[in-house]
This record gives sequence, structure tokens and C-alpha cells, in this order.
Amino acid sequence: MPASKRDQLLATAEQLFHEQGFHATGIDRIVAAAGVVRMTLYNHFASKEALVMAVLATRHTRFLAHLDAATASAPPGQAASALVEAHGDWLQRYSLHGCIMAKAMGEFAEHSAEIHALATAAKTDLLARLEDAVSRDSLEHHAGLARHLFMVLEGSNMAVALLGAQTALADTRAMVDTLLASARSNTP
Amino acid sequence: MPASKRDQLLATAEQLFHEQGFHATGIDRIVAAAGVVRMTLYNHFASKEALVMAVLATRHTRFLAHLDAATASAPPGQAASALVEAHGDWLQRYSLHGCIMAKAMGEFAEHSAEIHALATAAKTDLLARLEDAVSRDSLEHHAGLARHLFMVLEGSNMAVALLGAQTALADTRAMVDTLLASARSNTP
DNA sequence: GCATATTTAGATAGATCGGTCTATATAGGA
DNA sequence: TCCTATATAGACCGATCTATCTAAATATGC
Repeated sequence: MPASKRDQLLATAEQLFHEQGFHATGIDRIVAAAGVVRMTLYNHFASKEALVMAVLATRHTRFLAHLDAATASAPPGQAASALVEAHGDWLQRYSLHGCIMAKAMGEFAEHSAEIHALATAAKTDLLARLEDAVSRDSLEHHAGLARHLFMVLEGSNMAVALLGAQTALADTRAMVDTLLASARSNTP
Repeated sequence: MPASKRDQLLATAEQLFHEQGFHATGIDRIVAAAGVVRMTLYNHFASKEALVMAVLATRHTRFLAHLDAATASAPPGQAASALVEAHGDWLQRYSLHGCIMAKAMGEFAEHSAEIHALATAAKTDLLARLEDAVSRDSLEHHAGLARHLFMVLEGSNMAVALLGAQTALADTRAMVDTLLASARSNTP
């Protein structure tokens, strides 16, 4: 079955928001690119703000599913590195232009508390996944390890955009290996 | 002497762009906040795009001076950690809302090649400073160490916005210490 | 005091913005 | 076949956007 008009709009808006920015992407551009008329958009979404929320929410759901699938099949003691690897996969496949949540935080911090909260929650969700993985790997004794890994992953967003996926992801892996090895060697 | 109208406009525009985003900040808001009339802005800057460029360029000049002052007075063998510390100072003082260069890259990637190139150059300048510091600390044998530190600093931008400056900067310091210790222990 | 810049005030332009409305057409399911 | 939901086409709204213009006012430097 073909994608519903609503799904077409979500996918098109996601791409345009991601590549061009939220405020710089007008409703007319979205509906034109989606091959749909303006009223169809407003039939499915109450406003541009609602569309942004829906785009971010559906993307984040996909992102979490991607992460959870990877950690679910990770060998014992390797949940954290599996999570990092899955994050790298995601970047390479869907996020070469920088993190859309970070962009949303920047554009809507003083413009829409709801959108900003949603994007912030996406980041804390990732941090929570890292906390969980560190705990499953029995490394929770290392204070701040999950936050350290979180910062590395956030940094890899910029590195991918600046240095390319290959270099950035290889660097990420190497650095995470160093951090995990250091944490394991300081076992209590 | 009081700041020139041009400087008032630069400072006001920098603050508004940083807090509200570039596309979301209109010319009228800038001139009103600067206590100036619209034609004064266009007398000093050819266009909004030129204003954005000037804002980013002057801010980046200040940023580099801040970094260079810190590394110039760093004890031997501690250039890299001094650079990291200076970066943390900058974040805490001037960049609690996320990196303005990263925001500019996101908003202008497909909208202004000039602005995007300027923001990208700012990032590569930081990376170059890190390469230089790593070399001065005689750690250049560690492949990718400068890029690793770069990613940590980029990640700290998001961590400051999400977890607060205190936690984020303490985490940054701890992680950088781990990375530097690991690099030193693998001396060839 | 005079000449030269700079700034002000405000009207104006054309484009685009998000959003609404109506009337028509086209699906799909009972 | 009929009914209902969805989509289309396009006019329309007020607001806002960047940018320009002119004429009067205000500094600044000699």
C-alpha cells in the first residue's frame, strides 16, 4: 500500500527540517515537496508547531527502536559498546547533517517550550540508555562514565559533519574503547 | 567612550542570534533592542547575511584570543589541558545556550555557503589549536588524540545545555584526564 | 561657524509567512 | 449505489520579512 498523505508529509518535513532548518522551511515548501495541497497538511496537523512535534516524536521513536534492537542482541558485557556502535550506524545512515534534536533545541529554546522539551527529552533518553548499558556491563562504579560516553556521542555528531562519517566513527570507537578499558581497569 | 552604533548592533545581534536563532530573529527586533533605527543597520552592513557574517567573525576572533591567551601561559606539557580548561571557561561565560557556530552551520548549510564556510572554519580552527597543543605536549604519536579531544569539547557544548555547566565541565575534565593519561602511558 | 558624516523618522516596496475559507472532486466502505 | 471521509484548487487574510528611499535632525571635525 502507498504511504498515507500524513506519512508523506512527515517524511518530507523531516528531511526539509533536517537539511534546511525549521524556521527556514516554509509550509509551502513542505506541501510542494510532498506533492500535496496545503489544506491536507492542516487537515492532519493543527499547526506548523504540531507538525514539528510530530516529526520529532516519530523520528525519536525510530531512533530508540534502533538503539534497543542493538543492545538487545549485544553479548554480555558489551551493551555500552553495542549502543555506541548503533549510534554510529544511525548517524551514518540518517544523520549526516547534524542532530535534528540539537537543531530543534537551538531554534526553539525561546520560541516553543513544548518543542524544546521534546528535543531535550530525546537527549535525556539517550543518556538513560547509556546509564542502563553501563550498569548492565557492571561498570556503574565508574562515576560519570555514562555521561562521558554521552558527550562523546554528542561530539561525534559534529565530527561526522566536519570530518566525514568514516573518520568520525573510527575516532569514536577508539575513544570509547579507551574509556571503557580505563573504567574496567579501575574496578573496585 | 561609548560603544559605536556598529558595535552595539554587533553585540545585540550576537545575543539575539545566539538565544533565538538566526532565521527567527528579525531585523526589526535587532535594531529595536540595540536602540537604533533600521537604516543605521543597513548603513553599516550590506544585508542581514553580512551582519551574520560579521557577528560570527568577531565572536570567533574573541574566541581564538581567549584560547591563545590560555595556552600561551600554560606550563610545559600542559598545553592540551589548558586549552580544554579555556574552552570550558568560554562555555560557562559566553556559551550556555549551545555553540553559535554549530547553530549557524545547521541553519545556513543549504542557505548561505559563505556563512556555512565561516562557521565550519571556526570548528577547524579549534581542531587545529588542539593539534598544536597535542604536538607541544609531545603526544602527537597518539593518532587521533586531537580529534578525540575535539569531539569531547563538542560534546561538552550539549552537556552544558543539558546538565548544567558544573556537571558538564567536571565530566569534561575527568574524561580529558583519562584520555591524556592513556596517551602518555602509551608513549613509543 | 561651517562643512561633512552619521543618525533619525517614517513611509514604502514586494515577497513570504502561517493559517483559514469555500467549493469541487475523488476516493473507499456499507 | 449512496454516503462519508479525504483531497484538491485557489482565493484570501493579516502579519512579518528584508530592503530601499527621502527628508530632516544631529553629531563630528576643521
